[in-house]
Amino acid sequence: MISEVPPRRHATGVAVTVDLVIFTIKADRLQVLLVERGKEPFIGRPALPGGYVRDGETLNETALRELSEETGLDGRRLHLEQLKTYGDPGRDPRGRVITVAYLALVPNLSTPVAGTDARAASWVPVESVDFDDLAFDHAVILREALELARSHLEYTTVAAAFCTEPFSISDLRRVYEVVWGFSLDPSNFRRKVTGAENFLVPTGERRVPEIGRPAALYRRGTAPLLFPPLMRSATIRQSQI
Amino acid sequence: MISEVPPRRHATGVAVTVDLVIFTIKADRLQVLLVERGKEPFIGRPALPGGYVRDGETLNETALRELSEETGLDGRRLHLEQLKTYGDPGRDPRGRVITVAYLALVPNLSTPVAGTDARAASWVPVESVDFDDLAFDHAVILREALELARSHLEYTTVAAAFCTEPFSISDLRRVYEVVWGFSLDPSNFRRKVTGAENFLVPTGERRVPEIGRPAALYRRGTAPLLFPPLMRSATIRQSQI
DNA sequence: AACACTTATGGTCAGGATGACCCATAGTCC
DNA sequence: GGACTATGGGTCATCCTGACCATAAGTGTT
Repeated sequence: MISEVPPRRHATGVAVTVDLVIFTIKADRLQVLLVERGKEPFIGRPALPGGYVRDGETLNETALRELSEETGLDGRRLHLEQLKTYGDPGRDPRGRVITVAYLALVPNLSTPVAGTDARAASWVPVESVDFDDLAFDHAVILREALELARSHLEYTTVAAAFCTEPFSISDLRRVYEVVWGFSLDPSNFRRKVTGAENFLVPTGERRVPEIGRPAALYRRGTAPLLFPPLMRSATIRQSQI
Repeated sequence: MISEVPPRRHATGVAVTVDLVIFTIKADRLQVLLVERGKEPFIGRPALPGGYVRDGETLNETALRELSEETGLDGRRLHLEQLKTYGDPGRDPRGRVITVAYLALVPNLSTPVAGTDARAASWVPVESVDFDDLAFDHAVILREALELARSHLEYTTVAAAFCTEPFSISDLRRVYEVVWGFSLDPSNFRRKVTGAENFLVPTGERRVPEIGRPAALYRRGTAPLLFPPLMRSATIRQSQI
């Protein structure tokens, strides 16, 4: 519903951008894709990748386009989800810029950052990110994205979005351990995820590792939700907030 | 991060609005505040209340201002939360209008709709809403707001936002029953919510009803999250999606 | 006063889910 | 073969849940 407020009271010259928090897991660590800003403001500072919404483009299309430009991934094998919109006046010194933040979870890419974009982009372990150095309000966005990702692992099957198919149950468990930051009992974890309907589809294949017993391999099932959920315990929740 | 895309490729003349999905519980039914549009497009059709973001205003401030204009409520005793942003081109025939949707849960107001706004606003039971008649893409927004509200009851303590303090456990249970659309076992519900830490604070008072045993009264506690969650069963979840 | 009626509150009990274990299995490496 | 390592399967006590039953504390009726 559009109100009858006089036009001059509206925010004028509003620009709308989409920023992306792209998480992946590399070297058993949760990493986020950061770019180095090539111009003012915040020149030289790390920032989340993003860009303006173009004419005729949905917000999702903008996000997918940016993601493709930065990582070379198409939208088929990844999880992309709107996080939140940030629009405080003053969050961008150039004027009123409202940004729709998206959260993307992508599997470990063989190509480091196969972007067509010329800007310097790199994966940074989340624990190594200097939040105070991030441009704009991206520290806030990244923190909220991290908490959303952590809680989504509890209730949904998105953890599998981090894995390249086919994957073993241990691969999946490592996703949880890396994102949550503590270890899970392998046996109980197996019981849980194999018991959930349509979470995992066994392929029948096995993967022989360098050491240890070969692991059965799975693909992602069709279930978007994990029920019952796989929850962090109450005490651990406390410590993470 | 702002890209180096030439300015003319940006969406031009973008307007940003905030739309509100305001839920309350009246007459044991979940109701949503709808306004009747006073001008084109969609003149005369029901729509969610909302308005343009003004200069110097945060998105939250816009939402609180609109909420106050429509209901007369101040922001202190209500739950206000960003839902999602909708920005498909063509969702508004006048041009590119991106709207940030908010979800508000308010207690039953004594004044019907004490808004300062002149537009016709009224509470409509959600089950009576003709979704196909709603202006813009408000049917989509309302549906997603409803699902968010339902799931938030599971994991958080927001249900108490529907109650005027002090309230009884049955008042709170009725919130769950009305929002979820099925009845809960009174005894099990009591065990659950009284067992949760800092959800309910007993006042020591009792309320003598017209019929039945007097009920102990409570106020909202400080806990934002409900742990362990109070979940809809798997079968009921299915039927609601 | 006794009783019916309604809602609030409290308790039981079986089944399911969970966390903490243990142990066998199936590979590699020495 | 034996050490090592990770997978996979199992047990068991405990907690949580859902389905019930029972009692409490009011009002209104007989």
